Amino acid sequence: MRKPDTPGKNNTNNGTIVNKLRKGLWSPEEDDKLMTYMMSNGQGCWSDVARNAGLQRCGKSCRLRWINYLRPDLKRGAFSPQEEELIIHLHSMLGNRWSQIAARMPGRTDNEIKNFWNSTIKKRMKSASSTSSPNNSDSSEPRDVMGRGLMSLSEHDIMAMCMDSSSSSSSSSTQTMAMSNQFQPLPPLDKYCYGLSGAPGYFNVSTSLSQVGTGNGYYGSSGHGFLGDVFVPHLESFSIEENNTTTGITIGKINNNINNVHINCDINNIINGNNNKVETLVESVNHWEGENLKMGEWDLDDLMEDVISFPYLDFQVE
DNA sequence: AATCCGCTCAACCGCGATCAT
DNA sequence: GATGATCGCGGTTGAGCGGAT
Repeated sequence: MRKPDTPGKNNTNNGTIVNKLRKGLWSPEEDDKLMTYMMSNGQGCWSDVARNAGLQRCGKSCRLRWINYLRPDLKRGAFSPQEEELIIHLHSMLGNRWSQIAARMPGRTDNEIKNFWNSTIKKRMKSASSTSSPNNSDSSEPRDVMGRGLMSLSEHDIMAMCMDSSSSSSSSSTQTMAMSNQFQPLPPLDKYCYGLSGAPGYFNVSTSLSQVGTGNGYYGSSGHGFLGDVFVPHLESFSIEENNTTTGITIGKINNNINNVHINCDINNIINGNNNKVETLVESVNHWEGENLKMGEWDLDDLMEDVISFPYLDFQVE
């Protein structure tokens, strides 16, 4: 938190009066001005909002204040255990893309989630990793996090949570509609195989974000006896590599934000022919490469759309 | 009661993306 | 295509609070 500047104070600079913009904490009066303006005029150009609302703030500051504090659809208060697990789940898929995570948690802001992650969850993970695997180093990259947090939540739980938070955070029908448009339910957990290590039919689809310049971008070696990972550093390529225990598939660079789509399969199951899902998955990926994969044109939404086109990934993504 | 220390969280900063001119 | 304005995002900072000493 920062000390608020003196409200409405005009500073002088070499004799000329400078209408200095305020920084720091917002006063109740400023909140009131911004709230009143937003409710009657709605969102426009933020620098105009700042000016027209009579605020000596930059538009950026107004935007932040509105988004993180004044928005009427915000859900205040502590995160529930369900929300916490949802955050972990989403972070495992999206990495530090807080805005993407927040978009799937109606009533919560990216700042709020980010703070919660950095203060609470990160700390918890750290203490957990110190008592268990040394492989849990902190990372902004998505991974099969923790392989544990979500085990207590069923697919139904997650879906219900999403719907609950969506509806409870809105007081008007208009808002409810807006939120439901914004929010899309999560993919069923079993399709992501969280915590299903060793279960028949295990496979793992993960997206690797923000790995520019991080060496080979490798993460998530499981060491659980069913697979390692094979990883192609920068994709613009497609490959399937196998060794005794592993099949790893990496579909190259999607765009600046998404470098790799990486799919791990239990090669033993494939070899034994007892995992049709994985085989189909691999076929689907091959199909991608031939027909759908247009390098440099994907973004996350496109990627998610393509991921859900997998026969066994039956969910909707915004 | 005073001080220290760790934690939380509101807000700022810097950067990249996007859009208008 | 170049430039500038604006927006949105993620990382970081630091005030304030509460618990420990």
